[in-house]
Amino acid sequence: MLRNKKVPSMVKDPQLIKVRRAQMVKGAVRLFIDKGFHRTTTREIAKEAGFSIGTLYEYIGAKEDILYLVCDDIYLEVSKRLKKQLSKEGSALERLKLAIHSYFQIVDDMSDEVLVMYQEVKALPKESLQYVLQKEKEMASILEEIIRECVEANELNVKGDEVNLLAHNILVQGQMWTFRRWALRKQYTLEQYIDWQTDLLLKGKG
Amino acid sequence: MLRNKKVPSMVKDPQLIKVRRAQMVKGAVRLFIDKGFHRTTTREIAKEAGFSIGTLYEYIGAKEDILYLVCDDIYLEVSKRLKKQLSKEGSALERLKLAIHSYFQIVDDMSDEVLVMYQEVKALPKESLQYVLQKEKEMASILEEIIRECVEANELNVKGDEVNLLAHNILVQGQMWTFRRWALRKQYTLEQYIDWQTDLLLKGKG
Amino acid sequence: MLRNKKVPSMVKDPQLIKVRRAQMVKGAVRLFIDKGFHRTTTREIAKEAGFSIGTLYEYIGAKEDILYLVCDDIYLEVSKRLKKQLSKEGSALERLKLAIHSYFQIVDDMSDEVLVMYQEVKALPKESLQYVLQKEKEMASILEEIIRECVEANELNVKGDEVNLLAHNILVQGQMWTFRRWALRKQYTLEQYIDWQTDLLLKGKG
Amino acid sequence: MLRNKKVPSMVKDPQLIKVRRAQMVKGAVRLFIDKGFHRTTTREIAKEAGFSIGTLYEYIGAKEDILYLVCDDIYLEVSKRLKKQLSKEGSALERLKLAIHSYFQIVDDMSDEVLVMYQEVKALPKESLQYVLQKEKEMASILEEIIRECVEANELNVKGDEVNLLAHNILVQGQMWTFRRWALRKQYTLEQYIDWQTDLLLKGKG
DNA sequence: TATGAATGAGCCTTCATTCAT
DNA sequence: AATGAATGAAGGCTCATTCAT
Repeated sequence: MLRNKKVPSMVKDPQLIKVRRAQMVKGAVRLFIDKGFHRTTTREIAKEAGFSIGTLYEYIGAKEDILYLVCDDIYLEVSKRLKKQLSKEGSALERLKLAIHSYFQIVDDMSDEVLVMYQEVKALPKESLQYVLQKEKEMASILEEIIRECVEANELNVKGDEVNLLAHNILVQGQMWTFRRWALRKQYTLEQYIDWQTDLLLKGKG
Repeated sequence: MLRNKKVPSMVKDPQLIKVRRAQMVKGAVRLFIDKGFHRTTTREIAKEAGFSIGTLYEYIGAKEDILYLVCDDIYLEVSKRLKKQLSKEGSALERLKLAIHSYFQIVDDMSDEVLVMYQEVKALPKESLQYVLQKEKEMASILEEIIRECVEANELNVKGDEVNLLAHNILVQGQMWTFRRWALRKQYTLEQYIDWQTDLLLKGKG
Repeated sequence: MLRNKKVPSMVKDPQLIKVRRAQMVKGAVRLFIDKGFHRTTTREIAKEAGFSIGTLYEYIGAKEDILYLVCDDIYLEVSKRLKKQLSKEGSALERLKLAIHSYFQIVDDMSDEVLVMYQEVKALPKESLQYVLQKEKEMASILEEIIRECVEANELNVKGDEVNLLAHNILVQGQMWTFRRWALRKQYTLEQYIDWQTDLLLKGKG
Repeated sequence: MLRNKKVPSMVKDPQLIKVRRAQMVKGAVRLFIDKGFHRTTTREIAKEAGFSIGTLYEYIGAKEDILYLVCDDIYLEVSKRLKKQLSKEGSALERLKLAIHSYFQIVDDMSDEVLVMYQEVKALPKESLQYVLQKEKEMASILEEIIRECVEANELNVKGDEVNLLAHNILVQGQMWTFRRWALRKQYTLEQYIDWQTDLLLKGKG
């Protein structure tokens, strides 16, 4: 399985690297939300992170590494939160509904971050892009597994090769809540949106 | 209703403006597909379009205008094609299914263009963005109307305020076919994808 | 035979390229004499040449190209001058002596330029270096030919494979006048230096 | 007479200074040979020397000091070796020939070092340059003295003020073997080169 | 109208040097 | 004495935009 991409650093202390990169990512996300990756300068990121441009480059090899770090971080956060919310109890279908609900809530909560990620990934160099897509596949797998459990428990009627598709639909509809917010938030609350999409996704499949 | 944004030009002859901008957009799309908006230079666009950088700036005010023109053009093309395909005959539900089918096919056919547009709109200056979002709303309206006809004909069971949501879902799932092609095209043909999504969108709503 | 390296330019008019590059080289030589290649910035060169940094990069691809242009120019000037001075009359030996005399005088006259060239060539990228060494070989050939004529005329006693070595010695002793000027100019006039070296080079070979 | 330049150090123990600087010089020479002074970073030198960048700056005041130390070291090595080879026996002329032979052999053996030195001295700050030129003068003196002995012994016919010039010629022709190696080594062995140059230098002067 | 040379602000990145530990 | 993280001035280069022809 594809592991994380190794971002080069001149600094040896791994703990320090972790701390500084966290500062960096935090600052970068704020800026990327505002102006996008390309319009944000490395100096701005350094300043926002609270250190000098020289220090910034002690912890990365190139500007694109920051974008990778940001994407990586957001995925990590999303899946960490999602895994924490996943229930071990209840019927498979109940667990799937909960997963959807949790995922949509997380996406709503991290709206800016998720939006940034989906808008900027394409700026990643090819190799990094692979790593990030891998994360997306892992997210899908989490849902696929629960869906498969529903199928096995006869709670959902989805053909084998469509499990994957359903998982993607869930993910996309979650993201849709962020990148269509200009249209959706005016008319629906998150809860309404969740209910409706859940219905749509699962009703016909009972 | 929001009309088109006025892109400044030093040239008077409207016919000439049209011709030159068409060349420009054609060249720009090819380049944006390849390298994205930010990595494409105005010089490259001029060259690809077949004229000089000086001439380019006779027909636009700034680089961003090109992006606007490109987005505008793609929307125009998509809706032109879609409208051409819309049927006046058959039941409302049949017409909706056809609309979905047509839309998905158009999106598949214009895959690169659609992808570019969704990835780059955010680079538009706020004002232009409004104009482009307006186009998206118009696209939605087309679908909404047909959906409403289905509801009126009792062929579909969707509550009033959910019509809009359903329309957005259709649009997003069409786009999904482009920006998730790395995952989807490996497993499904376009027809399979259309069938499945149509089912999902409409089955539970019968 | 190795032709000149092609230095890239965004400008089309070849005449203009010639003019601008001449300005560039002139300014660069002055600066390189003063501070060497590495300590001279592209901005300084542009300023000295009388145009902006942007314009500078319309006529070259990278800073190293300027160094190449400078070396190329100096060689061209030296060999142009030398060829102009070469006599067609007199005995072969007289013509060789004249050639030596001319070469030393040219080197003295272009002292700064020659010094810069020999101190900075090593900063050239490998490929460019080949082109410049080629020029040096051409300089040597000019002398070799005259030496060979001396041998054929029985005016000089040099074995076949040593013709080349003698030519190199002449070149190096000419350059020595520049890079050892801190020691030589204090004690000898150019004429004295020429006489003595000529004697040394040719006396034992009569 | 000009003594050695004082390179500043924060460390007191002179023995330790000696050791560290030796490590430093050794590493630096290797790197300078490869990439030249300007393209070599202080960090690289520290690493190659086996200690940290902080430690490096405990033993020098600035990067240029390293270059000075390197040049100084190379001169020291060359003259140490040369002095060791000088004979006290035989005729003056024999001793001169031996000196030339030895010098050329040393230069051949330390080819890289000598080349680096002559290519980089100009990067030294003015003051340091003086110290290094002084070393070159001392090298010349060694030869001058032997030449003078030849003259006194009537084994060589050189006018008083030309002794110095002859010494310089010897030195330059030795160096020529390094900085023209691209041309010379293809055609001559070191021994051939020595024989030929010795002949040239001394034949006409017998 | 069309051209393309000129401009310079601004970007990413490097690296000599410092200093707290 | 030794370390190495932090600094920021400075460098090479790009590219959107202008304007004289």
